Amino acid sequence: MTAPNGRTPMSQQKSKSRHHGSCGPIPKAVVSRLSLYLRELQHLVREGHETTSSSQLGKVLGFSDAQVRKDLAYFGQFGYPGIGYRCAELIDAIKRILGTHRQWPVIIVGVGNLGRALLGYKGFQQQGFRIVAAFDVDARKIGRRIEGVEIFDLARLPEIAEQHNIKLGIIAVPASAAQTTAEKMVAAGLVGILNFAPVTISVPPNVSLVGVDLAIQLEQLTFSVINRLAET
Amino acid sequence: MTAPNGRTPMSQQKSKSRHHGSCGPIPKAVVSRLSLYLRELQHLVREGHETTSSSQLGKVLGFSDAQVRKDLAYFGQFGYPGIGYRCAELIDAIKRILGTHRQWPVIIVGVGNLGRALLGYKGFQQQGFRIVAAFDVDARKIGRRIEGVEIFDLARLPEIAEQHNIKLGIIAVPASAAQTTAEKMVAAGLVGILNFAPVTISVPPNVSLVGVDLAIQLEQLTFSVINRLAET
DNA sequence: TAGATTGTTAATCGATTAACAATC
DNA sequence: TAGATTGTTAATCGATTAACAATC
Repeated sequence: MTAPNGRTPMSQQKSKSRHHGSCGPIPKAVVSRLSLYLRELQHLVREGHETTSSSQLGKVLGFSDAQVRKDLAYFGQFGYPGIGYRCAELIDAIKRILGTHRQWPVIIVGVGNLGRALLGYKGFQQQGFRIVAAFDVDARKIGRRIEGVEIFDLARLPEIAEQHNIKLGIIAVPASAAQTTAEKMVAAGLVGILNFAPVTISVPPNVSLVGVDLAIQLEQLTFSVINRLAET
Repeated sequence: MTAPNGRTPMSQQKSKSRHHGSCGPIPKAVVSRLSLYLRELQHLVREGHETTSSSQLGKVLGFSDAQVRKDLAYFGQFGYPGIGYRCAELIDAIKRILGTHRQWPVIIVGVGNLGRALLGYKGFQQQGFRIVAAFDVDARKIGRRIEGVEIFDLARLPEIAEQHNIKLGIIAVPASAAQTTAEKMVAAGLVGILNFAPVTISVPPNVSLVGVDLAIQLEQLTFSVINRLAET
């Protein structure tokens, strides 16, 4: 809780009065780097580091030191001139910014290959997420438990979502069912959806959507590979 | 093979002589949108559309029509003024650009929860990827087959990679093993790595790396959700 | 003190958008 | 022809980088 010199970061009064340095909405790219900083900071702590610097973080992640400082400055003053950043303190700050300092209950719809893998994925818990229920339409799966998580009939989504005050949901159904699944999630009061189905879905403007298409990631790789070969 | 009017796109001579309109390297963001265009075009074809337009593609995907045209113009002239783009033709062109018009053999290292799901993921095959071998260090898994793919001892990676002329590999091992896995892949001649381990890994400059961190995707969602609530 | 490193400003760079002649 | 839509240029917008006074 105490900084290296026994005080709080820089001019604390100022830091607290203004919520963040720049105005306007935070660029999406900044937020995605924030998650990378967090992950790297947690790694550094496991390796025994007490403090780090913008140049160290930048070097590992492939960003410039200026960019690291600028990104963090959107949200406040977290560093100590001449010293750097205190890892534990910055982890705490970034978690607060991302909203993962508290635990989020999450539900998942679709218990196929991918859904099962996500149910068992340890990384979610480690970052503050807990899958509290799974849903499917296949009668043979309903009632079973996987990784300690019960599989419910999709029809019970509204009921269970309300019961646990669920805000976040993961779509792991086939592409053909993704849009209707999203609509059911929205109807059940969810406001954030992580979509693994390889299809574009649309949600109301008050709902956040993040899409992850695994095949697209491989496509990005092939493009980069063939163009690298072409250069040399 | 023939365009709507029986001819090839616009001034074909020009289109063929210059490889792409703008100079310098292609922005990464453009390439990732290219994959989204491809996915949407394939969807449109399944729905029976023959042609589409930059404004239709843009509307569905949330981009401006100008951006769609600009992105495509990096690589050549694919459209017909007054008509739009012929879906089948544009699909073909984008696949060629991304390098997925031919099939890529892929290997995967790590047959845990996530690795097994990826082995069974149909989306890879559909986009031109084929997982030809899996690797693990767990003796109980070695020799087994999952989804028709044999699991080999990781020690045999160089041998099998050479045999199948493998360029692409997927890392699905725990974070602690990711860096050494990457190094073994590079030593085995792979030049593109898709990393699902939640850790930053480093590879030589002649190797391409794409990282997917599932927990980070959820973090992006929580940020967006809490800041949306804050606005209103 | 000298050395290290921050937060922040101004300058640079790149990406998106608007507009429009050319085309079908 | 009139309407639709492209490819491309110029203008706008936003994001990254370089530089540096302030700080420890």
